[in-house]
Amino acid sequence: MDYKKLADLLYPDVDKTIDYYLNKYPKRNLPENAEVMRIAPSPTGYLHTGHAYSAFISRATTKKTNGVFYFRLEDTDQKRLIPNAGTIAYDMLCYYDMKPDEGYTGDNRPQIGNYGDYIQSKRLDIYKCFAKYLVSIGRAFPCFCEKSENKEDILFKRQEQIENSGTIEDKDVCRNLTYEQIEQNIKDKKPFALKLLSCGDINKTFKFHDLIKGNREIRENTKDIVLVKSNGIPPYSLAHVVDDTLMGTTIVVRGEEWFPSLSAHLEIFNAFGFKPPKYAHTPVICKLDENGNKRKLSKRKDPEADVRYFIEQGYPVDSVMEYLLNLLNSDFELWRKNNPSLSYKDFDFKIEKIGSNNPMFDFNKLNDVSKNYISKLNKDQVYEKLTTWANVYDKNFYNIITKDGNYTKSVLNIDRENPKPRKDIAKWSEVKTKFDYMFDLFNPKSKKDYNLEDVDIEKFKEVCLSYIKVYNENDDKQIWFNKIKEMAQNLGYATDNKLYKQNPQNFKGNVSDVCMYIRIALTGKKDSPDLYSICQILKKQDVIDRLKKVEIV
RNA sequence: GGCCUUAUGGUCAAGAGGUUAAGACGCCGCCCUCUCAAGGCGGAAUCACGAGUUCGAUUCUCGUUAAGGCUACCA
Repeated sequence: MDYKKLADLLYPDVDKTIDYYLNKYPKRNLPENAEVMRIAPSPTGYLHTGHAYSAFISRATTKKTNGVFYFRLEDTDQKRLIPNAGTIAYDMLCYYDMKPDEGYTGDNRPQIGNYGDYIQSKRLDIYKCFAKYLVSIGRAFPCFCEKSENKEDILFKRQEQIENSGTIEDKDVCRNLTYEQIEQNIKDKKPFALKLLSCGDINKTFKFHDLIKGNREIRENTKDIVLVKSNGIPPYSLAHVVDDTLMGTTIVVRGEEWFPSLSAHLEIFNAFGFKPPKYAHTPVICKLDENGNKRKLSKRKDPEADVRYFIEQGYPVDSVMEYLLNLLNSDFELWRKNNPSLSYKDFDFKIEKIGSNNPMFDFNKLNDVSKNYISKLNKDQVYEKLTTWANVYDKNFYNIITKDGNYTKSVLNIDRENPKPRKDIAKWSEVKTKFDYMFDLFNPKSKKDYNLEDVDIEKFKEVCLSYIKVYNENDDKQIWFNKIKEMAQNLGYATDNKLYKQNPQNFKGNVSDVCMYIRIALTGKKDSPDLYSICQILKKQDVIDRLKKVEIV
């Protein structure tokens, strides 16, 4: 077969050679060990937590090596496009402090860099040229078979084939078409998909080094995979090879689910005579499903699969990134312990330290990481971050807390800015329910507005009403507590924990019960931060009013 | 069905041919204490199973099992 003639038959309007493009995008001028990496999501949904996970690897590695981190939009699946998804993905990346140096920046926004276009659907001429080249060297052929319309059909046919023959035939029937047959099909205007003419031997293997998985032995590819779909758009395989070559990618970070198709991709690189990039196949973040099985985080079922979920919930950026870093490099935890005040960005991230099994998403751990992070912030930082969040996600609360910023800060500063700060906030959405009583959100109308479970109502009222008489907002903490003890004693409560424990029947209760009654009157809850601080922040009249109000129960 | 990958407590995991098998989250208990949170101290809980190699295997090899992935003109 005259492959050059075939190439011209299939792609008569391609006038450029691959050398034209190879020369158009010369090698980048970068330091010797600099890595060029990319995030290349397809705009078929919103940015996945797994994307953030792998983006982190690329962002950290390129920063460390003074390389380039770029964004390429892989919009070759026209059927599944979701409007605006690319823009949101880019914005999310920036939000999480992983702004790319180069590439796509959103729909209708200018692209950055000299290796574009960074949107695959705008590179169709380039792909066509490379496809033509493969035909011209006899490594690709047209397939005129009718394509299966949906996944169910494909699965059904495959099942049928397995049952009939026991194997799936890799070599495509159309690879045996003669030039004349092809010519006739073209004349008949039959659409075709271009397929790789695989030269692999199923019994041969080759050695391969993956940055995460280490040394592997891989079977040669034998599949005549599709290089260009019948609509003229290449699927991932060809686009990956062409783009990452032209854009100078040195390390490809992608999920482990790509590992089985690696040998096919390498065969394409090989057919072109291109040097493939290094690969890092990452584990996939999973969760436990209803049946107790591990499964991939799913966009449809799991809210935490969408990075926007964490924003809506009010998890700080640093919390989420630190959590992901925990999954990525297990020695991060020790580093964090030894460097409590540094940013996670100062950690020396290493690709080789990534574990090779699929981690489960653990909210407990995320919350812990986040509580630690928030506990180290000062009141101004907390205020700033909280109000920024509330401004978008809880406008009503925003209006309340910004009415008097200093007041809000004093609330947020209870047990903060000290060596052993409170760690009770994991996300901003919790502040409202935890501190409602400090923000006019606690207005008891009846008994049920207080948490009075297992509480003796008579004692409760007695304590609160007597406390009105002794409360003085000018008392310091010691005097304040002494007065409570004194009152407790007068009312028949114990003021010594040990004495009380020895003979509880001799007392109405302990001084802790007295404090609990006051706490319930002021906050409605049995649990709260330091009562004295709360009294200090509430105005005197407010304290008195709340104590008086217990009459309603 | 075929192929690929993985297997250390509930979760994240360190680890090495000989260890009392780190650490973190979570859980439980105690201390502190006006409650909670924090802090301090302590506890329960792990090498998937079966062979082989070896003086010795959780670690190496081979099987088995389980889970995940791929097997699309999706990425």
